[in-house]
Amino acid sequence: MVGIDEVARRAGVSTATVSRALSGRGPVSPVTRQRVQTAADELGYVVSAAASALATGRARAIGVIVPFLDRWFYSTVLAGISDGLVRRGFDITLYGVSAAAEERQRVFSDNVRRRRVDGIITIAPELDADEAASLRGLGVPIVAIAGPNPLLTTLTVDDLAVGRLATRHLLDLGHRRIAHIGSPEVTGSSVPALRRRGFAEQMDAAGARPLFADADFTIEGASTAARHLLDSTERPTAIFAASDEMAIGAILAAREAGLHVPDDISIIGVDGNELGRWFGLTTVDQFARCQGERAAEAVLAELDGAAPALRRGTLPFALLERGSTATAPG
Amino acid sequence: MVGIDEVARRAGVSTATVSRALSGRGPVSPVTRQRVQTAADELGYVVSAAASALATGRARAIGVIVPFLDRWFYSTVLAGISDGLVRRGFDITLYGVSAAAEERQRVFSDNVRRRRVDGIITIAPELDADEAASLRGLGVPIVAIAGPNPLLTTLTVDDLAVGRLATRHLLDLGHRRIAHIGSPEVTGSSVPALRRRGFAEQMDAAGARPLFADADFTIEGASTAARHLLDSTERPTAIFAASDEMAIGAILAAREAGLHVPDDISIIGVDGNELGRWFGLTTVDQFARCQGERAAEAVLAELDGAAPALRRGTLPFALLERGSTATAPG
DNA sequence: CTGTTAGCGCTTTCAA
DNA sequence: TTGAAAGCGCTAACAG
Repeated sequence: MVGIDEVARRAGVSTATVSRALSGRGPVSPVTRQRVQTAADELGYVVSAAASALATGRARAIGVIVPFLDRWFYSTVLAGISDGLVRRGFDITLYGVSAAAEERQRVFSDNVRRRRVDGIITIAPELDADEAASLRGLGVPIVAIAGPNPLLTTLTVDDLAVGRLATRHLLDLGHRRIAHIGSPEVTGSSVPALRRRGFAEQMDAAGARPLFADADFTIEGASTAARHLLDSTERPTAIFAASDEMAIGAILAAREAGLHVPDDISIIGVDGNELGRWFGLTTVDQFARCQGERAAEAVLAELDGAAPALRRGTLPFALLERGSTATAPG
Repeated sequence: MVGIDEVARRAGVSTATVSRALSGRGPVSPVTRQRVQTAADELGYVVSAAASALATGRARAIGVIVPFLDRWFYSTVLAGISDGLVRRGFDITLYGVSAAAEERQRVFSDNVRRRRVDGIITIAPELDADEAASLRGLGVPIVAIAGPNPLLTTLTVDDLAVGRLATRHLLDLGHRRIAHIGSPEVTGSSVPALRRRGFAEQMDAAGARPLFADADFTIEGASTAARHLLDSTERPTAIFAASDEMAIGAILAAREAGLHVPDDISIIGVDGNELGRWFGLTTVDQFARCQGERAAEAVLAELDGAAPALRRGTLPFALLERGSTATAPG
């Protein structure tokens, strides 16, 4: 591996000058800079991350903490983060923490603390107090996304408003008998609870009686839940599922029951999951990929000296009509 | 941030001893080790990745190159890699290279070359010759998975055999009129081409005439392709799709056409995509997550001094029957 | 078994 | 604008 002194020798300057020329920090005459650049290119020189990090105290890397790498939402956000960081020449150090408690513990007490990163983005891994404290103790910018985390400042979607928006859409189409498939959780500020409350509030405001069915955020779970709803004597004319996967489960259940979507029943989800496209699913898109990009921008901004407050913010969402909702029958 | 000398002072030993005690390398008396450990714990000391890397030449990190973070196969393999590496205390440095040519170029010419990693795992990002050479020039172990890459030694599934297995399964069920939905590519050693050839070979061997429909590996594309097949006068009694997503597309098309799966038509896919579960899809599972774990083991083994040959290997696959295939009708 | 002492490869004052 | 030199925080010989 070619080092900085080799470049210096070839360019006929000192290593200090090479460093200045290549990093862009400090004064270097244009002609010298050019000579150095040429020498570096010819030699294929690239600075050693370790040496540079040790000398400057900055690693040019951001740590990303993700609970489930193989779930749509997380991997999509991660893709956005990656885009946002690569653009600025930062590397990503990935910390998967789905694992067992002890492994998880190790990630927070060791891996994350090796000072390998200049900042951290964490995607809703339900950190406990110790873990959050451990992160804050790092003394680097931290941005949390997805799910208002009381322990950290957060970039988050207003899921109460999301729930209301989806519900209003159905109400506006004339539906009155609307069911929500989601979490049983009524209180608290978890994402599912907020979406549920948004639904309940909007229904109340419209003077309509809300129906509820609980499911576990999987296609299958929602499918079962939907089947019950469809079999009931008081069959809803519309379903608002708290995730696209669940909405798809509902669509599958409806089809199996011989119902036509959206003529017989309207179904709306939340997420903007690609999968919904193939089912013509109307949804409240939360632009997961953008969330990642925003998070990346936020950490980098703070590294550049922006006020920490900047990392607190709300993320956009929007109704995406694809045909699984229509005017209420009858 | 507390440093090694602070720990040394507190434990009443030299920094060298602290280093030895904490890293486990070199002789240290049990009692001293304990004292050091205690001091480190009390102080919350963790070695600096940069300093350690600079001094040892090892970063305790593996670079992972992934083309699409938000596609099922890649994110699932990544999850497996993460599991495999975390267990051994290695960090992952993630390089997403889906981006435009110039960004991609930068990843290979700069990011990857900062010597931040001790080894590299690359997931089938169709590297060109320059990129592969750039990786090899790093002088660290490289393991490629998914798709036989002629430029690198590879851990790969025998997709020819996969194609044969899926086809044989259908033939064994008595089907003769079987269609393959997949790539138009007949020659070459890409994954789709191999699966197709496996199908063709097996059909030939059985003296059955193969039918083909091309699709782009999306649900929608396959759905369209399947519709054509189902409308044709020579409707197949079984479909072998080259991916689970396409198989799902075929299932959806069949349902829309009023056909019952598997009574009217059998459908089999390849991948082991979770999604298939909800459709009762029979498939050839390629255990994506295990592929990641295997790759992780392979790089680490080579770091531990195992022969590079070890990284060449074949990955398992197996028929997973879930009900979308049945005896041929009639 | 432990301490002393050079570095690892770069960056950054400080002087020139 | 440039160079010399002192570290950044840790590890690994080498002595003891």
